[in-house]
Amino acid sequence: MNQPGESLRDRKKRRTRAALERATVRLAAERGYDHVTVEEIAAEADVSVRTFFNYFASKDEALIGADPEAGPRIAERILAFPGEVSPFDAYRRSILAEITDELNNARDLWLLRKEVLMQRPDLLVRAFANSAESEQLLANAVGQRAGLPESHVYPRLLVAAGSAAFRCAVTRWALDDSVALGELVGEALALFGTGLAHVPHHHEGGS
Amino acid sequence: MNQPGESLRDRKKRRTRAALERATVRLAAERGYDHVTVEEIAAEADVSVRTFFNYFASKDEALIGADPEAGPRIAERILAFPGEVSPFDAYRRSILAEITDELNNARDLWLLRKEVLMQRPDLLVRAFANSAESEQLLANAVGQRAGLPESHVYPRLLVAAGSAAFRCAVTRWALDDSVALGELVGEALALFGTGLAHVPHHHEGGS
DNA sequence: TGCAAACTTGCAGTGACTGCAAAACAATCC
DNA sequence: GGATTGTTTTGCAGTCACTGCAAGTTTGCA
Repeated sequence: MNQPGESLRDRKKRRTRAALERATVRLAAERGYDHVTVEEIAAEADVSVRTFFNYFASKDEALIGADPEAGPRIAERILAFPGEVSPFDAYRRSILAEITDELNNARDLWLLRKEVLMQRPDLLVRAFANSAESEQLLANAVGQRAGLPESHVYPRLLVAAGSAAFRCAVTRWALDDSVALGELVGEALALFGTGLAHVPHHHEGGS
Repeated sequence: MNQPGESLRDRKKRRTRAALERATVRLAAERGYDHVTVEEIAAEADVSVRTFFNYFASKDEALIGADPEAGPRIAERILAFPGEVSPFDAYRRSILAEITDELNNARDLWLLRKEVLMQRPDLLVRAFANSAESEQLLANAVGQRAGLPESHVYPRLLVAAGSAAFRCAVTRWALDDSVALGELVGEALALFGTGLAHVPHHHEGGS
C-alpha cells in the first residue's frame, strides 16, 4: 500500500500543512494579522496549537507559507539552463518561472495575502529573514554558473537584488494588480540588470 | 534653565537610550542574543523593564539601535547636494556619509554587533523590517531629485538596493573586517549602479 | 513654591513559542 | 490478524516578549 512517493502519511501531512497555511491567510485577511491568534488558526485547521508549531516555526512563516523545497527547486532551475545563458538571465528566468508556477497553483492565496501585506508591509520583509539557507543555495548556484569563488560578492548581491525586486513588485502589485506580479518582478530585475546609475526613461501613464 | 535644544530631560533621555542600546549589544555579544532577557538588559541599564519598552519597541530594535532621526537626516543629505549630482550619486554619497559618521561615533558597538549578527544573520534582515517609514522618506527624496512621480519604481528600487548593499556588506565585513564597512557598501552600490547583467571582472586575491 | 507636562514604574494580562512525555496512528514484519 | 516499530499529534507546564493602565516621580516654568 504505497504509491511511488505518496504514502497516506505524506498525503495527510501535505493536507495539514496546506490547511494551516490557508487558515492563517484567510483569517488574517479577514480580521487583520494581529487580531488572529495561533489558537484560532489551529482550531480552524482542526489540529492542536502544538501541531501548528510542528509545521511552522512562527505565525509569520505560516502566513507566507514558506516552502522549504522552493530554494532547492530554484537552484536546480538555475543550473539547468544551457551554458550559453548568462548567470543573470538564468537567475532571472528561474525566479520568474517559480513565481508563475506559484501564482498558478495558489493565486487565491496570494490575493488574500496581498490584503494582509497592504496593512503590514513589514511582514514581507520579515518573511525573507528566515530564508538565509535558501538564499545561500541560490547564491551558490549563481556563483557556480559564473565561475566565481565562494567569497565573491556578485552572487550574493544578485540574490539580494532578487529579494528586493520581489518586495518592490509585491508592494506595487498590492496597490494595483492590473499588471501581473511576474511582470513587475521582471521589470524590477531588468532595472537591476542594466544598472541604477541613471534614472530610467519615464513613460507617461506607465509606472 | 534651557540650553539651546538640550535640557536636562533631553540629556537624561539620550543617556538612557544609549545605556539600553549598549547593554543590549554588550550582553548579546557576550552570551548570545536569545540567552539575554529584556529583564537583564533593563537591570544592566538600571531602569525598569517597562522603561525599556518606552524606548524601544522590541529587543531587536534595541540591538540595532534604530535611530529614528537617521531617516530624516539622510533624506536631508540627499536633497542637499547640488543639482548636477545624479540621484544615484546623491543617494550613494548620503548613505556612505551616514555610515562613516556612525562608525566614527560608535565603532565599538558595531564591532560587538558584528559578533551577534554572525550568529544570527536573520536579525540584520529583521532590523530593516520596521524602517518602512524611513525608506519612504529616502525614496521620496530620490524621487524628487529624479523628477519622477510618486508611483515610479525607481526610487523605491534604489532604496531597496541600498538595504541589500548594506546587508551584504555587513555580512562580508563580519567575516573579514580588514576592509572598512564603508568601502564594502560602496563597492556593492557601485555594482548596482553599473548593473548586474554581466558578471564583474574577477580580481585575483580581491573579493 | 506650586502647577502642569513628561517620564518612570509596577502590575496584571495576552499571546507566541519550547521541551517533554504520553497517547494515537501508520507502516512493516510475522 | 496481531505484535512491533517508527512517526505524528497532543496536552501541559513554563518562559519570555510585549501592552495598557493607573499610580508615582521628576523636570520645566511661572
